[in-house]
Amino acid sequence: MYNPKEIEPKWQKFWEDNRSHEFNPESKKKKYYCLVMFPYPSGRIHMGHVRNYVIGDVFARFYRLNNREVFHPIGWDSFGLPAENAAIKNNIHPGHWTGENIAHMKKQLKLLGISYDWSTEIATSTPEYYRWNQWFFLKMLEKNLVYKKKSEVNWCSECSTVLANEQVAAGVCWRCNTVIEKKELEQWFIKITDFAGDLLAGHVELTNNWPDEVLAMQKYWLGKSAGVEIDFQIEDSDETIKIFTTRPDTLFGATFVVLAPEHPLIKENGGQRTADRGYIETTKKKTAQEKFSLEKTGVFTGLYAINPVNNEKLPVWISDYVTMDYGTGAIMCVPAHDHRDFEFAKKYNLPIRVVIQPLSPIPYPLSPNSAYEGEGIMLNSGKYSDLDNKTGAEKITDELIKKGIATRKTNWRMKDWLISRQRYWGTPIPVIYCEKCDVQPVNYDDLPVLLPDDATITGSGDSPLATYRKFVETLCPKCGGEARRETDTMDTFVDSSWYYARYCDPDNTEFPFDPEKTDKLLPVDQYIGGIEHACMHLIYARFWQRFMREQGLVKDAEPFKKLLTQGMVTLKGETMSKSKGNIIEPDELIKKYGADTLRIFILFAAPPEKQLDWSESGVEGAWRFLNRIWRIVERYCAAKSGATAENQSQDAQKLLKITAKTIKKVSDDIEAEKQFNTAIASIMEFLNELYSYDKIGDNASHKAIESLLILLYPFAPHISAELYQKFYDSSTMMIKSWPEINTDLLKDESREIAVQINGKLRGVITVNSNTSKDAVMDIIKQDNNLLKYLRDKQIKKFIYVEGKLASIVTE
RNA sequence: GCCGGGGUGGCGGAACUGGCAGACGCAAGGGACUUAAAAUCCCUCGGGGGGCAACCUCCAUGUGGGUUCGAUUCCCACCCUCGGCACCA
Repeated sequence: MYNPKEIEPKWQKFWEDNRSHEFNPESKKKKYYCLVMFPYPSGRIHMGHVRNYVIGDVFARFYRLNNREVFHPIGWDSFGLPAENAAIKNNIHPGHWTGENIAHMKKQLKLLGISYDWSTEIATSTPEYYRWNQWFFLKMLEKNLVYKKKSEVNWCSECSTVLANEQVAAGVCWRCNTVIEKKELEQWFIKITDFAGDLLAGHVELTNNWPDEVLAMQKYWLGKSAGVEIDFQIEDSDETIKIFTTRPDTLFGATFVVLAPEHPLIKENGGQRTADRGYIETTKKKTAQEKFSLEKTGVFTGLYAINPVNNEKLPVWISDYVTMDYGTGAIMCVPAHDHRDFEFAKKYNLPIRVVIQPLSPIPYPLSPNSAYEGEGIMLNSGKYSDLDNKTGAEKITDELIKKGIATRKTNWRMKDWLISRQRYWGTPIPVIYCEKCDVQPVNYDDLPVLLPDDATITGSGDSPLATYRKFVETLCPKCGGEARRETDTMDTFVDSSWYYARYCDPDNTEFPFDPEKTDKLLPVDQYIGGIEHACMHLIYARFWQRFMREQGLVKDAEPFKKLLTQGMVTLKGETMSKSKGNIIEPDELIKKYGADTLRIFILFAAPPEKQLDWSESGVEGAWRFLNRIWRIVERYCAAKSGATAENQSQDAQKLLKITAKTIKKVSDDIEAEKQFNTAIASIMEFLNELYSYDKIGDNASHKAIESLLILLYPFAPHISAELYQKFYDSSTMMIKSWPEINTDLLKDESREIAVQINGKLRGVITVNSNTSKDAVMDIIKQDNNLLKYLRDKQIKKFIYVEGKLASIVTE
């Protein structure tokens, strides 16, 4: 009887006692670093985690059997807001809450039988870890990659902290969906924009190894945009407005100019001019969400700008559809060829002038009812008329540059990473403010700046640390005078930006890690995690890796060679989350069926990248499958002593062939296709073959069952290990390597050929694989069933695809 | 609106490079074993029509066209759906 309750704890203990899954740095084998995105210790493991970690474990166990030294670490992304909120609510320390959660989740993880190397476990909320966040911060400060700036930032009142640009989606907080407010605050930023071009360039290396979807999202996020900055003179003034455009070819179609409400020209002149203070005031109050859902509004300033190509007077407007934080905060508006300008021009009755003629349809109306944004031939453009717009754009740009009023410019959509957080449960930012010496970095020797255990956390207002005098009051590292500490903490995405490197050397007290160790382990060969991190964690980590490379700490630019983004596990279409209270935990299923059944079930239900809506129908099938495996092995063990060694019979040959084919299919599915559902399906087919094999116990079935158990091992390791032991009547762990494929057996000497006549399938014939085209025709002609379609007909065409199909076309 | 992924039986999903659509599993129905149940084993299972029957035949991969001896797969147009982005000039 298959009893997972007995065998699963047995093998989990065996692996732990024997340290079976610890990475051996002395090994001569090629390394394989398999990494899953480490969990936030929210309290419970849910099915999304299970899917993620089981996928990782398939790779880890597969490559271990394929002669690779596998590194498969795990840890905890343990700083963050939920711990702090729980702490406030229950009046306990966030560290306490986090610690309990880790303990519980660890227990749950272990029940799944994932082959982690627990010897390198890390938790980011420990000083041993976060001191290196501080260390990196100081290194970046030295390189001017970290700076403090007063600017308008995203504020979430619910989380009571600022957020990075990446953490605001559609104007609401990524975590709690609260509408984001704008606040003017002085905050710390990391200059990731310095690396924008390099991050985009890295896509070449990642293509085919990362999902296209993720690369597309990142590309959009980076948002490269090459254009021109052009100076427009203000009429009757020495002042100029610098505008940014990607379409200099449409300059002759410009009919007005729009400035962002925060544009400096407005700030300076706003008092006297028509520039409506009221308008600026009301736009300031709009939330990000209101801004993008509302109709465009604007106000005329009374100013005119001179179009440098034709000296036309263009009215200057203010509107909040132009933002100060992109380009120059000023645009030239060509309503005929930009849908936003078009909308604005229609509303305020501004002229629309067509200057690009599409190639089709011709003719294009001179007062169109929508903007044409495509390519075409220029018109109404002075001496540039009749040029194609690309050539025209070049010529106009060159001429303006020659005049000294334009420069080529590449803008990026991505902004610098705002890392300050007004919260407690995070890494303290290691700087000190001194009245005399201004901002001073903490000395490296004084790291870590410890997060005090006994600060009061209220969750309202400013940074909790600010009210804690023992923390705030300190001495200036430069002059020794009285000074105060920075009380903001770091975004927790800092923690996860380099953890994959810390795993390689988790106990290092001198450096974040020893490059000698990371050189042997990095880059990560296979990374597995949710797609929701496409534009946050996966960009930050790629940036961090580049910084570490500049510091000489790592060799490669890209941290994650291959990425698999597993689909979400949802419940009735909704993501599982603690706040929604719709979390399905694995515990009950494990209790009832065992971890192996759960593993098979979750892998078999859908291909890994696809969203999986949770339903338990099908668990029984996985359970039946493992029971059938159990019984066939028992049947084999009972029969083997009496069986003949002969394996020349047709049935035996057939079984050996199927064995070879299944090994190939499962290997390809894991390695190349990453399709575990079909891998399991082919193991099921293989098992069905074994059930219909009537000489169980002979040599062929010996080979088949041995292979079956190893093929099953990455998916359902406990039962495989147990049965393998029974199979060899041994007392030790026996599965050591993946089965070899006998390639001779993959070749078929006879093939089934589909016969199509006039495009319809009319029959199937069996031929030898080396049968010639003519011989195939002869066979068809001898087949009465097929002949009836050919009688009295002229054969016009005959196509033979070797080993697959014959197609006949008649008159 | 823009970018990306999808649309195949009652359900989850298969299908190499354009070559027998529906693998594998779930659910369902029928049968065997059993005093009975569970478990197990066997059979049927996209739809319509025909035949006593082994079978024959037509339709079918979101819709409409096209290319081809042959299209779930390629091309064009459209519909629906999921995910990402939020006026990026």
